[in-house]
Amino acid sequence: MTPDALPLPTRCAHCGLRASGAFHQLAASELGFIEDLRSASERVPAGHVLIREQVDGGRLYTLYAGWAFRYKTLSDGRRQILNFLLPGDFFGLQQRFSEGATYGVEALTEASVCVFQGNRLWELYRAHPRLGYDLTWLCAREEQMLDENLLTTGRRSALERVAVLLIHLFKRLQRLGLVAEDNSCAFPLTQQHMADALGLSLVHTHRTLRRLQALGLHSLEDGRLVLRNPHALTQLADYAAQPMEQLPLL
Amino acid sequence: MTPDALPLPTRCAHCGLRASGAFHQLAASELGFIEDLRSASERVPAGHVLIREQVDGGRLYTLYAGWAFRYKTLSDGRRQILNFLLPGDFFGLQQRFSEGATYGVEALTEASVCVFQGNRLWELYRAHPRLGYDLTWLCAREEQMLDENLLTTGRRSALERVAVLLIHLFKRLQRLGLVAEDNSCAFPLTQQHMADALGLSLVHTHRTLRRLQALGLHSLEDGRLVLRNPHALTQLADYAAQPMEQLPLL
DNA sequence: CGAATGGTTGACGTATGTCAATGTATGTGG
DNA sequence: CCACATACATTGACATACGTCAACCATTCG
Repeated sequence: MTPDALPLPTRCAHCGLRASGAFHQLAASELGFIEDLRSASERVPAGHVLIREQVDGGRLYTLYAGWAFRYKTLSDGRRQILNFLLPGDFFGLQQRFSEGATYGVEALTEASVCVFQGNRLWELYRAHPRLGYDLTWLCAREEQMLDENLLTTGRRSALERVAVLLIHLFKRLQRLGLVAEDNSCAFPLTQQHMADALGLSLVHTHRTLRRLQALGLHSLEDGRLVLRNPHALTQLADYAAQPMEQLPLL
Repeated sequence: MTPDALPLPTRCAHCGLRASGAFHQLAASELGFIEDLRSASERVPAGHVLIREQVDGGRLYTLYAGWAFRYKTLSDGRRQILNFLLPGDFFGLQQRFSEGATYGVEALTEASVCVFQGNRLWELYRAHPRLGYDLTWLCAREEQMLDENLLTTGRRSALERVAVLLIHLFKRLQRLGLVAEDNSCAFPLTQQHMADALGLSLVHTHRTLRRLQALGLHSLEDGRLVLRNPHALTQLADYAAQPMEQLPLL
């Protein structure tokens, strides 16, 4: 069941992600610093917990390949998925600024990550202000996504919520060049993941998904998502697309 | 109806906020840079819109006195308040990294702000890495708050939501030294603000508020909030308090 | 073969939303 | 000083979107 091998991190100068063209170019000295900052690269199976809530590893990560998600749980087990992580996404920063991780991170699919030494973060700002600037950018960007998710769970109907989720992930994959010619993309989320991300119950998520499908707006089978009518979907969700610019990458 | 005057920004070296002890100390050179970066200070009435959705002013702000909030709206008028801003909070950063503000900011009470030149942001990172580091910290901190709000709107019941809102604002005010001996603090939100922040309807927010009050957990009258039983409230909300450390301040 | 995982469906309960009216301050212009 | 408007809190009656419970099915895997 592994037709294509999971991409693994290489030396930063030959980084496969950077080669995709979706990210900013960096100077050689900056690349060198990043490579030196990187303490390891890891390959983890689906379901693996990279950051455990309450526990502070202090490590920083860039997701290199695969999918993951950030989440929080209440003491009785209710779970909220905060956002999904795609290749190039940076995480672990918040724990540097507080004691104990305030959220968990779990691999959604088999995934590979670059691991950085969190205790040298300050050195990064001093030695390479450009990278510090990029980090802030990434942080602000993630905050934008959270703003959108908050609007979604707080004010959108179930139908709108599901629509937003589909479009948003689709757009993000598109930016990474991971959408095929026929408007299809990989989609490894279970309905439980969607429910936890949208603040809905599993059953209602399922029904809403089928309702959307019946409207001919998308199809979702065999782990692949196809947007049959992106425009109508965007309209229904009242979704504001973000420009497709290059992003920073650590 | 203005018994006490609204504090106004002064020269950074004599900043009243910094004098409160709630924030990090900075070196003289850093203070000088900030003062130079500041293009103005403004005083605005309650209800004034500091950042309008979709419109990009490109300016950066620190709230100096009073309350404000960030929000997003859907095209049919539904509004979600993303988070509340208290003195010392920095905002406007996200618009530097995207075209057009993706959220609005409105003054909740009469307020005063420091305004900074957004186009010199990169210079800040180069000349004063420490300030860049602080900015990232502030950004990560706000993201933590959004994570919490997302958990709240996504997975907490109405009673829990209201409880979290009260505790959280109380704790933040406490950090700023704005809570009186008798566990009371200013509380200028209308029920509509609370509803929009919590993803509830106005009517249900009102009923939930009264239910909490009937349980003897708080009282709320004449613009002041009193926590009658902080412990029980925290328990009910399943709220994880953040440590009371000093924060960065730009 | 049985266990586990994820999807599907129906019946039913309820937390929350909607509508609409009333009350109470506070402000304002004549 | 009155007439009126506005903002916000309050309350009751009623509607519904969504949650819960409990099955059953399909696929995969050991």
